[in-house]
Parts: sequence; structure tokens; C-alpha cells
Amino acid sequence: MSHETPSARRPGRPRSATADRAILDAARAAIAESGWAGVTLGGVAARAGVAKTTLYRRWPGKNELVLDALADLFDSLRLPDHGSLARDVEDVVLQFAGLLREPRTRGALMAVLAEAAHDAALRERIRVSIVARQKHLVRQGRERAQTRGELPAEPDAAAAERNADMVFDVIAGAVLHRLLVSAEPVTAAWAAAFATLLTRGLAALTDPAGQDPAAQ
Amino acid sequence: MSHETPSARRPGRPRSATADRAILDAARAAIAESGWAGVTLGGVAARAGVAKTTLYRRWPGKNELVLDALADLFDSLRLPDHGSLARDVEDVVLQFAGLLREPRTRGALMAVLAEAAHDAALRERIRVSIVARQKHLVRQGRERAQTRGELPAEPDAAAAERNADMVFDVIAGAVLHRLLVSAEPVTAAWAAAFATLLTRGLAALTDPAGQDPAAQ
DNA sequence: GGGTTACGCTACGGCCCGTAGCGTAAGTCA
DNA sequence: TGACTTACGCTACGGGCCGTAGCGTAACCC
Repeated sequence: MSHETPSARRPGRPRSATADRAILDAARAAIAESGWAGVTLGGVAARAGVAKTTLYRRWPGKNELVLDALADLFDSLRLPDHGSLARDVEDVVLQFAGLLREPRTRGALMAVLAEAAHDAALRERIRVSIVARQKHLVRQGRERAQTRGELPAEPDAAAAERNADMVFDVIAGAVLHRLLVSAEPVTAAWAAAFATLLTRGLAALTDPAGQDPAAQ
Repeated sequence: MSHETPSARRPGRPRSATADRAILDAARAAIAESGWAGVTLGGVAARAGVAKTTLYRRWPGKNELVLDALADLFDSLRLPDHGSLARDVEDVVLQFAGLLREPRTRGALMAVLAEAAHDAALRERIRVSIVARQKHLVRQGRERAQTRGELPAEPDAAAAERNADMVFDVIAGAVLHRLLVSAEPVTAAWAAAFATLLTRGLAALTDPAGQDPAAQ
């Protein structure tokens, strides 16, 4: 996943790709069954039919393993073209909420985020394997919206990047907060209302007559 | 904190209020020093000058203790009146980000949320001691904005409640996500842009000509 | 074959959890 | 004052999991 692909083949016995997949599958299963607290590296190893030491040879600890096991989940997100930005956002929001429908998956994700709060290396790992990997959705949506004329073009690249980050934080943050802290479901109605709020607000934000766009 | 206040004085030796405060202070200190993983109930007890058993007599476990230790932090949030909804939102966003400036505080909060994902009792505890206790800020802001004429009045109470929940999720979610997942600071410029996005979007959302407000 | 790396297995020290048991301290009530 | 009730401090314990060390074996390259 985030391991170096041995471009130059090294001598010695190669790592078993089968074991890699077995371990990640076992980790996902363990998460689904017993949540974060229920995941023990010993248990994952046993379930994967692998020695515990093999596990420690590949991942520094529980956080990194679970993160890798979760990262793939988000790769299934797609931005369909419904003809309007709001509809597209609504669709992606529902997809995202669907991925986190399982409470234990939510728990595992949050736990990793929690550890990241005081672990810079883990934070970087998250940034690479989840955030950066999904940010293309935001860029894609913006391009479409600008082509449609729904959103004005940003004055410069820096402003465009700031707005993309903002959109990402607002979407992912709102959905996570609703599911996890408020503990209420993301329904179609909620997604529609949220998409309206976001797209209207975004139009105002990008509008040059909107506010002072003082850079950070 | 969330214990029953002994309205009718019971017989026997009363619980030491001093110990309660000492334990919560010790827990906060432990969080600040070593983050979630570093908090051990044994350690907290020792630091508080209290027997470990005393701790277990009052809190079911680590989650509940840390939650109680964190809940007070949010009570300092205030909604100042700057004359415009956007400015008020901006102010509160900066306050909120300020509370979470300390990475270890963020970690402790996130860890509690993570556990809550698969612990309904803890979820309820969070809902009561944090979410419900701070939601008055949203209601207050809405009332002011409607008095000022910045926002239209909602058609009915249910719609008003839905919007309030939405605002809460968007604000808290976006700030948390930016600080924790994106790992970028909440600057004054970011807060201003976010406040613009939210207030403009909210105006569109509440606008009767906005979209179909199909209830959930 | 020799060299190199990965694997499975076992065993271990260490830390922390959560509880039990006991004697003692601090209150209430008669 | 003395009986009663509840909280406290202390010690001890079984149990679980962590993360590592050591060893023999398996797979791959030259």
C-alpha cells in the first residue's frame, strides 16, 4: 500500500504479497467484528494465518496497520455527473456516508485520527493515503462546475487550492461530525440540504464581490 | 459533573469533592503530557493522590473519565455580537480552534469520539455533556441573525431544528477536520472565508425559494 | 552450492487492566 | 456515646496484550 515497490529486485526471499492481502483482510474483518479496541495484532495475525512477528516486520504498530486497511475503502468514491454541482455533491456525500455506515468502521477511522493528533508520522501517512488520494474529487467537481458556469474561476492558483481545501474540510468534516458526534443518520434529505448550503456558499465565496480574499 | 447531586443527604461517609477535582485535574494533566495512549488510570490515580479503586468507584472506565475531564473546556465558548452573523461565526470558530490548539487535547477528544462509535452509552454521555450543552450558541446566533434580518425565519420549528443541527455539524466538523485530518491551522483568513461560505449558504438554504425542504 | 532476506514458532519481560478483600475514616441517626 | 452506613487507602492478584529476541527453515538471486 504505502510500501516501496521493489523497483530493483533485491536478493533474498521476497515478501509474500499473499500475506499482505491476508493481513489487511483480517484487519478489516477484526475491525468489523469488534471495533478498534477489539483489534489485537496477535488476533489479526492468527486470523490471517501469519506469525505475529511477520506483522511487526511490515507495520510499525496498530495505527498504521488499521490505516492501511481502511484506506482502500475510500478508493471506491466516484463523482458522477448529474448536470449540477449540488446534485454531484449530494451524490458523493451519500457515497461517503455509505462507506461509514458500519459503526465499527467509523470507530476505527476515528481512532486512527485520534492517534494522529500526537503522532506526526501517522498524520503524514493519513495525508498521503487518504486525503491526497481523494482530493481529486474536489478538483474534478470544481472544474465541471466552472465549465458549466456554476462557479466563477478563481483569480489565481493559490486561491483555487485554498478553496479546494475548504470544500474538502467542510464536506468530510460535516459528514463525519453528523455521523459520529451528533450520531444522526445522513439521509437523502440531509445530503440535499447540505449540498445546497455548500454550493450556494461556495458561489458567494468565489464571487469576487464576495468578501476580502486576504491570503493566509 | 454528570453525577447525581445528593439532594437528599444519604447516610455514610460522603464522597470527597476534593478528590473529584483532583482526579479530573490529574486526568487533564496526563492528557496534556502524553495524549490518549499515555493516560493510564493507575497513573491518574497516583498523580491525584488517590487510590486506583476510588477512581473505579466513580467512573466506569477511561473513556468516561477523559470525557468528563474535557467537557468543561467547551463551556468557555461565547457568542459575541459583532453586528453581523458572519463576523459572529468567525469569532466562535477562532475560539473553538483555540481550545483545540493543544494537539494532545485534540487527541483526547478524538479518541473519546472514536470509542463512542461503538459504545452507545458513551455516545449519549457525549451528546449530553458537550453537544447539547453547546448547541445554544447556534440558536442564539440564529435568533440574532433573524432579528437583524440577515436570515429569513424558518417555516416551522422542525425546520429550524434541522437547520440548527446542520450548522452545528458544519462548523464543528469543518474545524475538527481541518485541524485533525488536514492538519492545517485555522487562521483568521480561513475563519473569515469559512464564515462567508456558511452564512451565504445558510441564507440560500433557509430561503423558501431555495430548494425542496422535504423533511427526513 | 553460498549469500541474503523473509517466514513461522516459541518464549519472555513488561505494562496495564479491573476486581477482591480488608482495615480504617467520616459521616448519620438513635 | 455507640451502632450503622458508606467511602477511602492499600495490597494483591489473574489475565490480556504488547513488542522483541532467538532460532531453525523456506524462498529467491548469483
